[in-house]
Amino acid sequence: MDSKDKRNFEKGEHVETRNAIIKTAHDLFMEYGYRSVSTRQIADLCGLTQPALYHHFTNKKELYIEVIRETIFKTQTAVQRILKRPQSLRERLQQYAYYMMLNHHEDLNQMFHDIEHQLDAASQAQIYQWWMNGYLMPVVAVFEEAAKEGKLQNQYRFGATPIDAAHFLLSLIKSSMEPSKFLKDSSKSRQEAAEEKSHMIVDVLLYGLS
Amino acid sequence: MDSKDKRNFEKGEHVETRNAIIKTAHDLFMEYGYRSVSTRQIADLCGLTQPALYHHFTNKKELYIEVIRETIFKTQTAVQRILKRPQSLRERLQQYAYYMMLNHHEDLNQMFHDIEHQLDAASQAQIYQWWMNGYLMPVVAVFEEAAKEGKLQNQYRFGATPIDAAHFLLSLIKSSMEPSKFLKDSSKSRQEAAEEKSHMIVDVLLYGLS
DNA sequence: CCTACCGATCGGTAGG
DNA sequence: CCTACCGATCGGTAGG
Repeated sequence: MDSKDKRNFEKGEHVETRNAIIKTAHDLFMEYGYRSVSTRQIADLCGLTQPALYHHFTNKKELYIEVIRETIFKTQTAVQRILKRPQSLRERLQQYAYYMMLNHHEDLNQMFHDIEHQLDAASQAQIYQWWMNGYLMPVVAVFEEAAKEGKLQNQYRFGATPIDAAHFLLSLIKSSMEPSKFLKDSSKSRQEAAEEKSHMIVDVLLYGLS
Repeated sequence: MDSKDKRNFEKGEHVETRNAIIKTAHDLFMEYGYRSVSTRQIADLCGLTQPALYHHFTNKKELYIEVIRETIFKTQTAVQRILKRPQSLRERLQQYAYYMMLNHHEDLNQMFHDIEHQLDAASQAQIYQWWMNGYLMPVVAVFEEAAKEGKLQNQYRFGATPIDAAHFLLSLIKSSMEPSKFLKDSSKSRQEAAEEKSHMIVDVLLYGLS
């Protein structure tokens, strides 16, 4: 190969290394939290020395922010596709909940806590902007559409806006993703459990318990 | 004072110091998380040197477990009193949600994450036992009672048990306690906001959005 | 309850 | 991308 091909090849390796770092950092940060994960842990799992990380990212916080950015944008793409399907409100919300349960783990609570306590105000504002566009607004739009079609007539009786509704749904999804320490139900696969839970959550939210 | 009085006095001071440590540690642990809080921070805020903490607690983890134990037991007492009042299901749940919103902050998610990742399995099991008795079962009992009286007829249609219902309620309460980064509503006091949110949550849970 | 101090680990830098 | 290393901070101990 000539020098041009060699450069491209090396650049490709550089990008692959960067992606490996982001994936490893994602898994560790989301499970253990920002402070509990050391740059040496990340580097070791990628087969690198710790100072090598600083060739790809200026510091630990920049790496963390990049992890969050990629996570939010990937989710946004998938979620918008699901919520635009020509199906009923109930079916779309169920599929949305199912997707979130399978593809996110218990990471959202941890992520928000870290953002609030480990990042500066400017980074927080930027991430909340990404979060609103990627996670919240697609769901809000679905509830607004349903409200216009008169399918959420109780909205004003309870004082619950479409934004509240989206928060409720995300809250129920988050709690369903927590490792259920109380009822270990190992008889079902992850997919089966997520499908069952997604149906239950949406039905409770739409129709109530009583 | 004779020597006996002096001993009692000194023992009283010892207890007061211990309580001050627990209160300070509670506030710091719940806000920033177990790993992010150093024993020196706790000691400084109590007017002590860091090694002095080890006169009251064998190590950082023992202190953390004691913080959790006292928190759960105090909540258990208050919650049981509220849920035994001779009022409707809706009213009792509203008052329960209101109490939790005012007296707990955003600490529960942080607490559970720390328990899972920073403590050994034996400590986890002990704390989950406390949690079930103190937090979950009183709410489960209320839903079971309502189910027997036929007030939750949709229970089997959705597959939602009283335990699920209690988890849903706690989940909605937890998310309502999160600092709402999205809708800063500083026009209302904490009490007013908690009252409004507790009503909204219980109504959505009982009657649904549509 | 203090002073003095320990080994371990952290995020990050220098220099190649 | 490596070796070598820095100052800061951590939880915990010794000894009084």
